[in-house]
Formats: sequence, C-alpha cells, structure tokens
Amino acid sequence: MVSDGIDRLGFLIHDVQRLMRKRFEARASGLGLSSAQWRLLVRVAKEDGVAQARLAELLEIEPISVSRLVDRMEEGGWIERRPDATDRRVRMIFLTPKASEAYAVIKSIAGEVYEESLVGVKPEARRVLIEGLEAMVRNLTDDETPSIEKVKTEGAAA
Amino acid sequence: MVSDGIDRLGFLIHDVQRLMRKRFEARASGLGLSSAQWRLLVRVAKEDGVAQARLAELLEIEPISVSRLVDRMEEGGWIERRPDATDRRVRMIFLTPKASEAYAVIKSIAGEVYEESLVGVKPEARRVLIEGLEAMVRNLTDDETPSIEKVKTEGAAA
DNA sequence: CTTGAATAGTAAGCACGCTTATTATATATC
DNA sequence: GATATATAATAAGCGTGCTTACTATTCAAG
Repeated sequence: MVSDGIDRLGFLIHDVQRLMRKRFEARASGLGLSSAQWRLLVRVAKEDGVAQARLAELLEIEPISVSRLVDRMEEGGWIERRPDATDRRVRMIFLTPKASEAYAVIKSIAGEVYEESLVGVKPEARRVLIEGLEAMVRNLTDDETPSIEKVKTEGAAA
Repeated sequence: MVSDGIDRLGFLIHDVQRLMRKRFEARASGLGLSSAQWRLLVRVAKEDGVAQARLAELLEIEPISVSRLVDRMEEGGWIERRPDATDRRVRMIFLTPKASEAYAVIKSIAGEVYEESLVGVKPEARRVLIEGLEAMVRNLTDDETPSIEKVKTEGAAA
C-alpha cells in the first residue's frame, strides 16, 4: 500500500502541468506565443540553425509534431526554414528578429510563473522537489517498460 | 538569477506529465482506455450517476471537454448516459459492468507507474515532493487573472 | 548505375484540452 | 402567462500531442 497522497501523483502532476501551461499562455497571449511554441523558441535560441529532427530530439516530441509546430510558428513570423547546403533533406530553423526580441520577455514570464507556483515552498523543499522531478524523468525515460511491455502488446490488437 | 534547476521547472513538470501519461497509456492500451478516460472512470466509480457538469468540476476541465470525452467513452461501452428524472437538462453518467471490471486493473496499473516513477526517491523526499506539488496546485489555482497577479509579485502593500 | 535501407520531413487522421456560440430546460421576476 | 436570466449539454473550430504511411534524399552494396 502506498502512503500519503502518492496514489494521487498522476492527478497532481497532471494538474500542475495544466495550470502552469494555462497561466503561462494567459501571460504570453499578448505576444501570440503558446507554451509549446515558447519551448521550441528557447531551443532554437540556444542552437540557431538547428534541424527539425534535432529539435524533435531536444524537445522529446515526435518529428511530425515539430513539423506542424514549425508550420504555425513560420506563419506567425517567429522562425524561418532554410535549406541545408549539404543535405537537401534538412530544413534549418532560424529565429526571426521578432522572435529574438520576444525571447527575453518570454523568459521573464516563465520565471514569474515558476516563482508564483512555488510561493510558500521553502528553498530546501524546492531543491527536494526539483530533484524528485528529475528522478521521475530519469525513471520514466530509461526502461520503457521492463517486461510487461510484451505482454500488453500482444493483447493490444483486437 | 534563480538557484538550482528552478528555471527548468516548467520543462520538468511537462516532461514528467508526458512520460507518465505515455507509460500509462502503453499499459492500459490493452484495455482501450486513455489516461483521460481513466480519470473520468475513477470519478464516476466514486460517484455513480454523477452529472456531466459535476464531472467537469471534479476533473477541473471544461464541460465541453467532458461532453466529448463521454461521447468516446459511451461509444467504447465504458459509460452510459441516462436522463435525470427531475431535470431534463441533465445526463446522469453510469459505469457499465465492463468499466467496473476494468476499474481494479486500471488502479493497479496506475500504482505501478507511480511506484516505477519514484524508484530511488526516499519516503521523506516523496512526502516533500507531494506536498510541493500540492502547494503548486494551490498557488496556481487561487488567483487566475494576471492583473490581480501583480499584487503578489509587485508587493501586497497596494 | 541500380537496388535497398536509413533518415528528414510531411500528410492524414485521431485524442484531449481550449474558446466561443447555440439549444434546451429551469428558474426568477414581472 | 410572458420575459429575462441561469444552467446543462453540445457544436464548431483550433492547438498540440500521437500513430501510421508517404515522399524525397542520402548512403551503403552490388
């Protein structure tokens, strides 16, 4: 049996994510950026000219999701696709000046939301919280699904 | 300048949520249930015959989201909509026998995923983690609007 | 050069959240 | 009874994730 509120872990994570995203989008809506777009923008800011496939890795989402996200961001004038000189399959992604300007604003909004979400949580508890979340990411990333995976895949198709 | 990895809080929460959901759905796909459907199912299990509007409150999502979720779950044979005798606007939601049977399985899958995600996190740290997440939900739920938000960030002495 | 596998990107279509607007019913007020 | 407001549910349409399937290109073998 689990102790405390661990049986609500999924609900908690889900709620926190949804609420943070909601609040972020409310603040950033003036700029016309969603949180998914902001995440991509930050990555491109740190690695200008990155390929979409690389972005998919960095963001840990599927290439097709990057593709459609980039579509909308290109329409919004946030990024540019340029061909790669050496590999014609590749589209290099660059920030527009508009996006570079927005970057600082976006970062400060994120900082605000993070800080607001942690009001009343002491520094020591924050550290434990962050470390716990990092551990969860590691645990959930490593071994996809030990042995149960196979079992479930068989019965998946009906 | 924030300390530690707090500037990555959003990324962390986002990643944990996505990975937990992914793993859960991998396990539960044999049953044909998504995590959103499971959440609704759990609520209905605890309050059979609940109205959709009440479900929206409990799940903290919009009524329209419940409506479409219930659509798919009704098609899947998980729940039933029945009219309310006293208020013809209301659709009462009931679990089918199929859903009742799946409930125990679903709960144990959730327990597995939670436990796997917390491997290596000590009981004390788990407690702090849960409490931190609960605090975040409270902080992010309280005051919705950015304009009111200023009071908190710029000083409550207004 | 041709064939075949791997990789980059996209298209189509689904789930689940949202906002905005509409319909049906209930309730309050005149 | 008639009218106005509130509530329950839905419809339409969008953003972001997914899976599956496709095209274009690269690279490895023959």
